[in-house]
Amino acid sequence: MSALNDRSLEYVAKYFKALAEPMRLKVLNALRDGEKNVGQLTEISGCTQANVSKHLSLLSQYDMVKRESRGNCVFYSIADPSIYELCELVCGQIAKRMIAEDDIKKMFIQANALQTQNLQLIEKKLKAG
Amino acid sequence: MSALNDRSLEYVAKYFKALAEPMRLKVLNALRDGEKNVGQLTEISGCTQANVSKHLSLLSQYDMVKRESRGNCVFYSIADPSIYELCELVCGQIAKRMIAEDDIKKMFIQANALQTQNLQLIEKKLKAG
DNA sequence: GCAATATATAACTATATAGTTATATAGTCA
DNA sequence: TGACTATATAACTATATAGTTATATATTGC
Repeated sequence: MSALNDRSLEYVAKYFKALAEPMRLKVLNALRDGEKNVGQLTEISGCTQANVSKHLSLLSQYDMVKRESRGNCVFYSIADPSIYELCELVCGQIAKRMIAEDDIKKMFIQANALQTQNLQLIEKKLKAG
Repeated sequence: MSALNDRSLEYVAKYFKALAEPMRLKVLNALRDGEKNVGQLTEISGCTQANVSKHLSLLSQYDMVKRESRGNCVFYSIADPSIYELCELVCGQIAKRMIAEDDIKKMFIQANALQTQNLQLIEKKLKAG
């Protein structure tokens, strides 16, 4: 494997790494429905403004978001439609599906617990009867 | 944004993180043309056997590779055709060319398709877990 | 210019993990 | 059984970075 190839792999890996942080996904997710300024993203993300700025700086570095300062604020938006597609999918579909599956899972756990209790009741009755 | 949603983002981020290391991409790349045992992957990757094992363990944990021990050796292969697609793209097309923004864009489009298929895996895991 | 607001950055801490060496575990064959 | 080979794991170091607080740097309006 050539050095150039290794360099390529490093490049690609870094790109993936940009998407490998929950907070950055959260920011990208928040930008799905249009541009937002840093203050808004800070509020949405629930962490400090400094942290959001750092993440935005990184995303900007990889041309994943577009930076535009208007007046006193800086607005960020999804820069690349394919990033947007990815964001749509990862932060939208998967999140929704995960939630759905999670709910089903919880349902089964509840049903399980219920059955356990029923078994205990039956046991009790058998012992009593 | 709800706690449940945060959990989803964390899950997705972890998935990306698995693909965010050059050495793991190298291993996946090496598996493009069929299964290989740990010794072979060690030689190809150029790092220690212990390190390769650790990376394989992680990839296996995310169902990206399949583990099969035959005799004295353990053979790994791409577990998920969508991972294979990604591997094809990321480690094949992109690595062959000089990196251009276009390639990265294509990568994300493919990653998009990959994630759709991965939903099935996530579903499986949640049901199993 | 000065105060107020919004964003970026510097410096630091804490944590995660890639990589290492040494060792344990498991399978093969004599 | 014991020697040999292949893989996994434990323990450790070094490094990268997420997050913090404090501060710097715009930009607006007075």
